Amino acid sequence: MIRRQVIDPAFPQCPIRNVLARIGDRWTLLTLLVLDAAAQPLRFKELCQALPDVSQKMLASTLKALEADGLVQRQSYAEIPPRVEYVLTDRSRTLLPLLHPLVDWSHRHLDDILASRLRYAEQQAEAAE
Amino acid sequence: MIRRQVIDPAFPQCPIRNVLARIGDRWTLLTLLVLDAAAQPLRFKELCQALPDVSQKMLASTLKALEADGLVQRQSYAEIPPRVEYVLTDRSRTLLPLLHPLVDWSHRHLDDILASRLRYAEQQAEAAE
DNA sequence: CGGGATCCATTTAGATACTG
DNA sequence: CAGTATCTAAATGGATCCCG
Repeated sequence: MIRRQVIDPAFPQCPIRNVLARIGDRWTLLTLLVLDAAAQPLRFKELCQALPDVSQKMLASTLKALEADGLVQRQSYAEIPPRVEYVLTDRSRTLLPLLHPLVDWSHRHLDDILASRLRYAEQQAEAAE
Repeated sequence: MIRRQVIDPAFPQCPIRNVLARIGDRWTLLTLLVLDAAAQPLRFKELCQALPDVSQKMLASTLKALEADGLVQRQSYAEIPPRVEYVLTDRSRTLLPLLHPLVDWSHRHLDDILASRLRYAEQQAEAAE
């Protein structure tokens, strides 16, 4: 028995598709965690440095998506040189406590999962002979 | 201050990249939830039907990735016609309780998030004039 | 400094047809 | 039934240059 309203992809406003798909993308979750760990507003450049291999383009589009969803707030100051800071919102602060257990789970199970992947790859290689 | 070991993408075995990136893809989480909701082994075809718009190709590769990570177990029976069933594992059963709050959160905040997106899009349209 | 615009390489997804 | 193979379309990611 499936809880269709919650997980049915045919349900026009399937929450999983609309919400989790976004935090599941490559940089969104990482960005939220960096802001959370910093516990203070961060500038574009600081975020860029905290995520060593994000490109400016991807960080910019990630931040725009987060801002559109009301998960970060963008504060721009009319200064020279310009300064823009990003902060978590009340909405994202209700989300982060749910994300931490997931991060911890990943951390705890990483070694086992990597071992499983290796074993699986070996089995596939054997079967191919 | 950033908990580097946990979230640093430069950390060679960054758990977020290795684990969460995978469950964050388009079908993985949905597949796990369907198996969880079913509470019984499901055949390939049943999964295909539970996820109305997944293609065979995507379901097959999703299941292979889940199997490689030890998050589902594949049981194939030597029958004619062939029968293959997929079940959750002990490992994924420790993960699912962490996923449910996330699904609930998405469900509760979906309307607000969609409204935020709309407002954001309108503001962008205005600014473009 | 904080991006936007553009171009290009790579990856990913889907449709269709086919097989053990 | 449970997939694989192949081809194509589309989305994603990165590099570079430019601007307020």
